[in-house]
Amino acid sequence: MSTIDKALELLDLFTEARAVLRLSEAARLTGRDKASLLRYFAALERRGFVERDSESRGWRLGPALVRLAALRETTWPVQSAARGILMALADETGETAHLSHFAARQLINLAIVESDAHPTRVRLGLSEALPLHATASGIAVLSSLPEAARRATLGAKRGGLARYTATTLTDPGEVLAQAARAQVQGYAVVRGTFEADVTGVAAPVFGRGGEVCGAIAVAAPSARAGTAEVARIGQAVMSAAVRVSHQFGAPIPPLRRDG
Amino acid sequence: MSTIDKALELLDLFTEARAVLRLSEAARLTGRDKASLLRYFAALERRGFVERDSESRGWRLGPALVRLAALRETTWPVQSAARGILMALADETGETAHLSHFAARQLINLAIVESDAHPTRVRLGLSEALPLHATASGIAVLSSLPEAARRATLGAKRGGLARYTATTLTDPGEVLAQAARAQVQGYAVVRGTFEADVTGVAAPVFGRGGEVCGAIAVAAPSARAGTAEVARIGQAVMSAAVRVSHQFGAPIPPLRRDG
DNA sequence: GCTCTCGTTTCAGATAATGAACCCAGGTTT
DNA sequence: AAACCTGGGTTCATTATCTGAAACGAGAGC
Repeated sequence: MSTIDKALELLDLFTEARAVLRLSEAARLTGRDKASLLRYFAALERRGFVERDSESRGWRLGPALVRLAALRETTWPVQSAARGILMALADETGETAHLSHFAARQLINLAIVESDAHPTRVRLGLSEALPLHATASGIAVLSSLPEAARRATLGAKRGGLARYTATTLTDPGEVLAQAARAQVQGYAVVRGTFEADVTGVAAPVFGRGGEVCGAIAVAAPSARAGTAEVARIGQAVMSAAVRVSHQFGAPIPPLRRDG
Repeated sequence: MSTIDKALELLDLFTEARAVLRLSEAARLTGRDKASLLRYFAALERRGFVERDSESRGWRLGPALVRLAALRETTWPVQSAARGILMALADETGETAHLSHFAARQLINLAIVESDAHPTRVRLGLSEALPLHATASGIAVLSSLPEAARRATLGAKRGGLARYTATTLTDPGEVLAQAARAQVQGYAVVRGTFEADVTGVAAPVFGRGGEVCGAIAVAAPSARAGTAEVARIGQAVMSAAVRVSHQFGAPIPPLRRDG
């Protein structure tokens, strides 16, 4: 593994629950020597990717990330471009709509729009990568990957896939079957596999070269997501996915069959 | 220079004018060999920091930056915490208020609030690092650094400091003199040195350990920024800076003298 | 006072990085 | 049609950077 990979992997250790990372803790989490980690942190700090917290002597994410993220949005305005489509989708379904990007075997939320249609709504954040096997967006992306890529993406996990709720599928075979069903149907549906009592419905989004590059999804409290409602949302996310794909410069989208 | 430093320096090459970076161009800009640069880009791409543009075969900033920036704001909510103070400052002065963070010898905008008080206003972005010598925020930061650190921060530039407008100071001695005046006055003032016809007024912001960690500033069209108005804004940014510093956990702020 | 944990430094040996040279492809010029 | 130019990509002998075990100092807890 390259030195650059080792250094950047440190940034993936930060989570909402782990806002500050200390040296010895990073050593335990990564299995690397403290001397090496200190050099990685020093380089990241020189470039503003992390900054030292004087009180805890640990590091937290730094300001260069804020600047570069703003620059990315300025020069590749996915969030603002998709916002109109997401608002329309949120209005139409009365639920939370979001767009995720698939890269580096990760699914990352890019934009989220909540609906005011109900007093309760699903809250989503931009901060955490989404698991492919446990989310509707992930299943939607898997459904549009070639078979070999699906296996490669899931199959590397030792000890089964991560469990998030009691209903999370942890067997790769079951997830692949679910992806196959989504491929036929044109959209993916998951119920409480990532967050309890939340149903997700998602369709894949395609890029300029026709490759799947993300997904557009609606998340609703399961109490509001009966079979008829899910079918209705499914149609809406497929339509929205076509529009987002066109915005990304996708050619004629792959043919879809109604569920 | 470490390999990590070399790789991360590539990310600093991206600007609003240079949204996509191609291999040979990066080689020209950095003086490094294409083989090395290709390895750096590959590592950055694996981790989602850049993504390949299929049409131009260059790279652009990637989605991991969006996720990590969102995570930083979630766990270190500077933007939202400062927004109240910035809104009050924008309302009080009728101009654009912004907060910048000083790290890794760079000044990076963290939060910006514009005022609706006038039909014209100064537009600012989050995307670009600000030059220390040509902005009010930069001069404010310099004014609170020890003398040796001021020289070290400015003096490394060969061939003089960068010129942005006809009135930009490019001689380090002149910039240091300006910083000394700002130290006495408690706030910095620049007129058209970074953007033509824009006057900036800024005060330094301090962190938990008492160290200068940024600045809070107001930017106004110079036509609205006469001497009396600038003095009034100066008092307002000093007050706001004290409040932001307290929010950052700063101890008793350094004593200020009225200008 | 002793023990434990954390962060930091050192440096001989190891490994990943380096970049000159070469190749291929596409476009432009002669 | 041939030559030239530019850009992207690969190779591998050489070298610069990386590695991490060991040691140390500091602070906290018992």
